[in-house]
Amino acid sequence: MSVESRVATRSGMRQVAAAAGVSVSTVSNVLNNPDRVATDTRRRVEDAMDRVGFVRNRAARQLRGMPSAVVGCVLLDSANLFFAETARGIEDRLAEAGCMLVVCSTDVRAERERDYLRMLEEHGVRGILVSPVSTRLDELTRLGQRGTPVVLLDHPQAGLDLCAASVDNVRGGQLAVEHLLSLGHRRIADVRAAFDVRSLADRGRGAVDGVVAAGLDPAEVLTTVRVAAPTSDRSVAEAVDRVLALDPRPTAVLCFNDDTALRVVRALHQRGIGVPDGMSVIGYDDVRFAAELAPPLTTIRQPTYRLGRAAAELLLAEADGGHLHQEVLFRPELIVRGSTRPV
Amino acid sequence: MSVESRVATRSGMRQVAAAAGVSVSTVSNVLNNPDRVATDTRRRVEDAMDRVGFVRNRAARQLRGMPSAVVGCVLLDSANLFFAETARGIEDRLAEAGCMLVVCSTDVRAERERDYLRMLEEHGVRGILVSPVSTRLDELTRLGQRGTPVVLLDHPQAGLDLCAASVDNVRGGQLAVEHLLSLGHRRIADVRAAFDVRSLADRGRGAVDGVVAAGLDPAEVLTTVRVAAPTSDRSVAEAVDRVLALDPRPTAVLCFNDDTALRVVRALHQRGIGVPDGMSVIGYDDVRFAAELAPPLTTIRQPTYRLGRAAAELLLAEADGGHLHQEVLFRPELIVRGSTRPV
DNA sequence: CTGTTAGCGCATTCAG
DNA sequence: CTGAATGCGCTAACAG
Repeated sequence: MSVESRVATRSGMRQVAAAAGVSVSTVSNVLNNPDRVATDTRRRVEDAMDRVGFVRNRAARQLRGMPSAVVGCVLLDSANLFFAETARGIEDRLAEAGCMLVVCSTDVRAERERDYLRMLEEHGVRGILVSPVSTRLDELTRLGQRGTPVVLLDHPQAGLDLCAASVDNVRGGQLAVEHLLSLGHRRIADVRAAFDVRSLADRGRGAVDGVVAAGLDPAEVLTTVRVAAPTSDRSVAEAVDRVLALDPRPTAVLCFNDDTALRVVRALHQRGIGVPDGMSVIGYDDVRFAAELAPPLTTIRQPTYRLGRAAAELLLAEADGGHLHQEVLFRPELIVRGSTRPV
Repeated sequence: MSVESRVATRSGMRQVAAAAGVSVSTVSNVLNNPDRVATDTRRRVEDAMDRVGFVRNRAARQLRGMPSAVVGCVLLDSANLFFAETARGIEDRLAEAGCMLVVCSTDVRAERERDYLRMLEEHGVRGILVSPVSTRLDELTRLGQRGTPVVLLDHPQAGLDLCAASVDNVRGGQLAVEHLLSLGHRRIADVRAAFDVRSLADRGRGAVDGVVAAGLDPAEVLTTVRVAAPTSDRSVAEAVDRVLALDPRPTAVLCFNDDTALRVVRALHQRGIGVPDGMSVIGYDDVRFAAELAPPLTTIRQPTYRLGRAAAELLLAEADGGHLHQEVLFRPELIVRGSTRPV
């Protein structure tokens, strides 16, 4: 019974037309050009619509050339708060335009990115927002040239082929380092993910810039430590051991996101090193819980929700056609709390 | 120039057929029945495909009756970590089946839910996972009867009309209260959102059950305090004031999620009340940061990712047809940390 | 203001 | 094993 009950009849314009005693094009008109149809005819058709249980078939209308109401976004990980909040911003802006969002997580795997982009294109989505895995963007520009609007998310604009919305990561890295330097730290470990996505590379560059701007030697103050699996306590702890083995030993560690910062703090504690007394730690993102951690986390704030909205705005504009490719760049903000202190 | 470059030609099977010197149905065969076509013909067609830049049109194939590869999920808020992680589980399971997920946040607004469900249905999605706003489920069962598989998410099965995947919220509420009672607390404030979604109501019921099971009077030990905007510090602080004004004053507060628990702790601190010394606080969800908060949060853990995967599994099975409606129920787990202590 | 006609791109009979 | 014809549900001309 559970089976038969699903064979229900989703009726279309034909059934409505029959039930209302008009032709299909009249039905189409009450749907798309309500003013071109007599008031009482329209009433009759509308009645018929919910009498027969009419539900529009978007596939058919899309096949006919109407724009799709779905937009795709391809992110590194939708469960990561940075992306989750950004996606929420995208979703809200799209909803205002009557569109929906399909969310795709790549886990920084190039082939997953490729597969998702391909599927999205096959679906004929209105456009795609991508936080790209690699720095090779030609695949994306080709996608754009084939007719699917693309906007780069959390990635600076490459040339002028694509729209982009991002937060200034170079500046973010610089802010973090400047803060640490101003506190007197001269040996800093830069704990990063093993993969090299553009936003992270930019932060690293910003950190170097910051050191140089202070008249110091990056090679001496900054040491990059890679963590294989940033969401695994074990992997982070292992990276922390590498930090502690450094000679001379760093007095501060700069983490590429708050989640990792938290694990670093935990590993440090387990090794009897307090934060900030034994080591200063700075995060990135200013996640919702950052202020309540023990210690409250010094970090770099990013306007995630606004970023998402802005990105969606760009996409919608581009899909509407005929606008020049633009770049929106937000500024990150240093939030000083309790996990850093003078050396 | 940026405009013209987008008018590109997405070629279809016709162009491929022409380029390969075969008919469209042969192209269709290499796509859908590769074995029914001679090896070299197939090679020729495949060459032609990427020579002309072929991209399959899913709208057309769906119109022909093929199943859609997109699934919808309608949640209260995708930026909430509980839902974000659940959605990630859904997404991953769907990806294994070659499907994608559109994520819709209702913010507990019935009309947003209605609109999203309608759009999803119009798109002819493979199925829909819903964490419903209201307790009136008839709209959903009708949706299912019209042919779109529906599975309830974070909501127990209502009768036998729909599949459901959830965590036992009654049990969760009970666990929380039992813990508090075992610590000697006899006055407990139950701080909840103003809206009444089923999962929250169930937790409240579980809390009452727990009190009764201990042979106490719910009316005396439990007081519900509603917070208008659970994500707003002001609104939570205001609720905390109401808790503190209660006579006799509660010695523990039970929060409907970790995010609110955190704000409660903050508000309490601002009023000079320490946690757990001046007040015990228990959260719900065991969010990623719960263990590192100050104090580490006692809370109820939910298996979000697995929940998502299981829900997707149910949906896929139902969409494949002919199975009985099932319910999957996970067990929540009490995680005792530092925010609660004996009275 | 309403009806008739002709496809959109693809999968699928049925012939050859 | 391959090709020609048909229609999925809808929109957009055009005729009446």
